[in-house]
Amino acid sequence: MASKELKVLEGYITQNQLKITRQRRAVLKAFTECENHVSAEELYNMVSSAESKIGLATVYRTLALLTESGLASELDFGDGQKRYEHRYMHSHHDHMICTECGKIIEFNHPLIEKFQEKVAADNKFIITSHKLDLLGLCNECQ
Amino acid sequence: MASKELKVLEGYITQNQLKITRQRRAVLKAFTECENHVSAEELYNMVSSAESKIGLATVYRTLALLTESGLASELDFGDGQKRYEHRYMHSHHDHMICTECGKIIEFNHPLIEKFQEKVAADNKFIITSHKLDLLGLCNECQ
DNA sequence: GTTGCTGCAAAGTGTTTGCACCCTG
DNA sequence: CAGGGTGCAAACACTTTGCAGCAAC
Repeated sequence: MASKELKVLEGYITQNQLKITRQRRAVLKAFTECENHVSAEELYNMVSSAESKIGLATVYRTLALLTESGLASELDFGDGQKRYEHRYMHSHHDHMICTECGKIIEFNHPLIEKFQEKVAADNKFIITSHKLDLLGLCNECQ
Repeated sequence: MASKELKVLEGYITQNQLKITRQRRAVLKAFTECENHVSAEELYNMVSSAESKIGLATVYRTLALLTESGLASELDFGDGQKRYEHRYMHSHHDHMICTECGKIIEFNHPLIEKFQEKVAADNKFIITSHKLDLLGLCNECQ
């Protein structure tokens, strides 16, 4: 497992009088090894193979911890469940989501960001975060 | 009430062997009169004053009907509940959402749309819809 | 040995569905 | 008067929380 993530988590944990546990290590390990955009349930299934007695609630609680510590970001693609992606050493990007096969293509376009800033400034609005999802068909599903 | 919306709904209803009911009229009336971005529960409260015996389920079912007939669009701002906005005679736009007071500013920027199309084309992706939400602070909450 | 963490089950939240009765067309 | 619509309550899916025992520091 990438030990840098573990360091980040340990730093956050020790700074907040929290504890490092076997389960938290296991969830973090699975999270760093899995593909992006996992749901809590998917991660729970992955972790279960290593930590068979882990509870789903612990996975939810650890995902909240990862989000607070800056390792994960919550995503909501509008399908009724939250998904999580790697934030540490994974710069900002937006998503194209294929409505046919579910494939997600990440992209980033500096000019789009720039015009977002402009529109916000025109409205005296300060952007703290944004999300742009393009829904449609990927090249394989057309 | 804007009778054009009623015409659209009636057209959809008669084309699909459905029926016009007192409740559906009441929900449509409240929907046309209310501000944009209502949740089902908010609309239910509004309708209840006119149709006190209406059930929340009917509001949900009617909102689905409005969505299918093209009068409403479903929105998801990631707060765990769906919201609905007017689609008929209300062109596409994106949203700036104040995380402090909840205010929503609608905007549209042709160049952002244009670059979205470009990014999609570069990835051989066909956009069917998109959504862009900017989260942050409005001028009154800074 | 404190104090936070875990697993479990129960509670919550927003939405959908099954059903007997009602009403529109 | 047939077939869809309604209200109600129960079911749902996902997530959070209360609690007694457990484990990390």
